[in-house]
Amino acid sequence: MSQVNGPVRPSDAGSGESDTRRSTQAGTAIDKLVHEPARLLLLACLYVVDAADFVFLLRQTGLTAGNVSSHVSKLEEAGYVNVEKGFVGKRPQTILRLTEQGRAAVRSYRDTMNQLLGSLED
Amino acid sequence: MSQVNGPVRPSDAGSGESDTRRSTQAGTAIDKLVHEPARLLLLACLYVVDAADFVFLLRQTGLTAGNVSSHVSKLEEAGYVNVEKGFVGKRPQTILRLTEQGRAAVRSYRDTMNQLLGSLED
DNA sequence: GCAAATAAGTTTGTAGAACAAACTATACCG
DNA sequence: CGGTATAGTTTGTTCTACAAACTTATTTGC
Repeated sequence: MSQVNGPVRPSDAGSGESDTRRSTQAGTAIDKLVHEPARLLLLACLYVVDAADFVFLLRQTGLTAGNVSSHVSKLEEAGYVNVEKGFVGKRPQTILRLTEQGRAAVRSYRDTMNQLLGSLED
Repeated sequence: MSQVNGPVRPSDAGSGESDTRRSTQAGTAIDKLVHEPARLLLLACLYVVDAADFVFLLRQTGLTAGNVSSHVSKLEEAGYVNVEKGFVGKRPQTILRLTEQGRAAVRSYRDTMNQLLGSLED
């Protein structure tokens, strides 16, 4: 467990390592946690509604329950979403909310991508 | 080798399959081949310069030679780039070029992402 | 002129994940 | 009760990105 899971850092042109040349990335780093399509969908939903239950996300994203569940877990572990488990009547209900950290990550991701995509004029 | 590698298709609300609910995605589909950060970098480079040799891409992206090589292979298999191997003096040189299909894929990806990200106002 | 470094790649091994399918647990329905 | 629906979680498999090791050829050093 030596590599934590923040955004992928660019390699600054510093001293040599591995292969003939240097490893990973450029520019301003893409957060893989946000980048993943399924998660991006979930995060985008949460970003605009700011609070949603499990079933809502299921419907909105069209993902399977299993996938929503595991992706939400990852986002929770990363501190990007807050999970609140309760009941509505007799049925369980899980409410998801973006943390401030999560919102920041999404904003940052959006900006990074906009920059990258901005360079691609027709 | 049963699953070809075009863009990930959204599940149209059609008849049931797997899990309690339905599987993958929403909206207009994200092409994973383009989406992958390393490849996105390569494609973005090629998109703007329209022709580049292996070493140039290496330098521009900061990726390792191994990664450039394998990613380029995938892009070639997908028909997104055209690979031309030759020599400059005595040294080998590989020239990469986006195919029209590749350019279209990048444009499409850009549009999809812009749409997705567009919904995320501060 | 032969070793060692450098250049331009490719191939291989492995660790990490995304996804689907199977499962748990409870509630309602007849 | 037996079956189906709801709300999730856990498990298993397959895929794949990345780094490291390997080619093959070419300069450069001595």
